[in-house]
Order: sequence, then structure tokens, then C-alpha cells
Amino acid sequence: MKKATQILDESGFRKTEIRLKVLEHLQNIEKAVSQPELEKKFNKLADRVTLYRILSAFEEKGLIHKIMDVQGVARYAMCNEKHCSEHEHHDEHVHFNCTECGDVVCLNTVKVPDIKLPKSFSLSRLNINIEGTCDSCQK
Amino acid sequence: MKKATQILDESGFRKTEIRLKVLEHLQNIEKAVSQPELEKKFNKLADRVTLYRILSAFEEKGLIHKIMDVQGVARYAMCNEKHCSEHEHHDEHVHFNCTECGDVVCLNTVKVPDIKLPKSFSLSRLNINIEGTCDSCQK
DNA sequence: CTACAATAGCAACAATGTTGCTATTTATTT
DNA sequence: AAATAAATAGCAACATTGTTGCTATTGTAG
Repeated sequence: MKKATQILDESGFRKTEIRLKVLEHLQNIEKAVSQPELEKKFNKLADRVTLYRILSAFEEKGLIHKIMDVQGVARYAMCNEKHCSEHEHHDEHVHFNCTECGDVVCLNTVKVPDIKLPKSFSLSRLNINIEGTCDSCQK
Repeated sequence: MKKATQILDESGFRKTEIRLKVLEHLQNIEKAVSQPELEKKFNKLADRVTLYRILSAFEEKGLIHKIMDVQGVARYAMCNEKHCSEHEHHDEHVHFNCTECGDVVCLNTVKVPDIKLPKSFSLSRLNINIEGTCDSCQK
């Protein structure tokens, strides 16, 4: 995995404390995280607007991708290096929303099936949201 | 298709003008509609809180189901009579979010594939959100 | 070390979600 | 047909997230 500092460099971002921490956090967690979650995690280290803008900037550069969780809150997760670029996202993996803990896990191992649409519809992005109980909350 | 008045009766709801109109609208459209949309459609006939409560009540009774669109706004669509009940929703069809007009179409004809999860995860609901251009916006 | 551009912080506002309380209305019962 | 109880609607209020503008601060190239 690429170093966070290197990624920031290559993307033309400055290496500020918050940006590094956000990026490293996203690298270390295989989950999709929300702005409010980051706010709590980096307790008052950064303003929520700052986090909002960091996430937006990272997304625009194709470093992370955005999904809506079942509550309608934006969450972001690292992009698959192989498939994403500045203007094209192909993160067609499954997102698992745990109804117990609220976490959203990226199930990279689950293969996304091919879905056939009627001819008159054209697909640009696909997101599969699953609700259920995650491994940590299973008893 | 069952009459809206009959459905309200059977579900123990009163037959008020707004409730009838909302239900009939949902029956006649094969799309998932949001509270703000209904507000505009029934221009000031009902308060947005009233619509909010109608949609919540309908959902609790299993008449409609709720999905989040790509903007994170709640949308509701008629349930499949065969598969839904008060406490169990099985509306495993594909929702198509048009990036042009913003509409969310229920693609009932598209078959939802079987997705195999790791053993430690248990599935309770599945929603497939597709972004693209819908038939009406295709040129 | 300086200067400039990027970034952070703060204020402010919009939209949706949500709850509580009161007024109104539907439907049932006398 | 009137009275009643329970459901429903409307209004106010507040929370949260999303979003933008402006200014102060900071990283980095030269």
C-alpha cells in the first residue's frame, strides 16, 4: 500500500496533519466512514467543514469514493487503485450496512454480479447496499 | 390492482383526501417518490410533516418501502403485494437513479442476482442502486 | 525568508428528518 | 342525528448534515 504522504504529494495536496490522518484512517479501515464519524474520531482537531472539504477534495481526485448509507448520510471509502481515476469511479463492490452498530463495511471479496438493464437505460454507476448484521455484531 | 380506499380500510387507516391521493399516486407511478416531491405535487394541500407521517405510517404497515436515493433523500415506492408484510420487506428490485432528471425508477423487470456473503454476515435487506440515464432522458 | 496559493476555521443558511402539542376530522356508538 | 373517542393534520420548534463565502493561517516553491 502506498504511503499516505506520497499519495497526497502525487495528488497535489499539501501534507497537513488532518489530511494525513484522514487518509491514513481510510487506508487502515476497510469501512466507509462519514464526516460526523471523523469529527468524533479526531475530536475537535478539525472543523466539520474542513472534514467535509477534505472528503470532497479526495473524492474529486479519485482517491476515495462516496456512497450513501441507509440513513442517507454520505460515507467515503478508499478507492480501488486499479479501477478508479479522477473522473471515473468503478467501485462496484458491495457495501454492508450493519443495523446494529451502524458501520458500513466494504465487502471487497464479494463479487458484484452483472445486471442487465432494459436497453433504454444506461448505467454509469452501481452500488449495492445490503442491510443486516455484520461479523462483529453477530453473536 | 386493489383500490386505494380498500387498502386504507384494510390497513386501518382513515380515508382522508391526502392519504388517498398519496396512495393513488404511488400506485400509478412506478417510481420511488420523496416527501419534497409530494409536497410540490400536492401543492400546499398538506403540510410536509403530514406527508412525512403518512409515508412513515404506510411504511410501517408494509404498504410501501423506503429507500435512500443517491442524494440521501428518503424515497418511497409501493410494495410488491406478494412479498411484503407489516414486518418483513422483500423488495429486492433494482432502483435506477437518473442523474439527469433525478427520478428514481423501480425496475421491477430486472432480476436481482443472488449475492453470496461471507458466513459471518447475515442479510436482512438488499437494495441495488444504479446511477445512469433513464429512458426518458435518453436522446 | 518571502510570497503565493492552498488550507482551515468560523459564520451563516438550506434542506430534510423528527418530535410535541393542539386543533380538526373521521367514524363509531348511542 | 348528535355525541364521543380516536386518528389525523397543522404548526412550531429543534437536530443534523450539506453547502457556500469570507478571512486567517499555513505549507511549500523559489
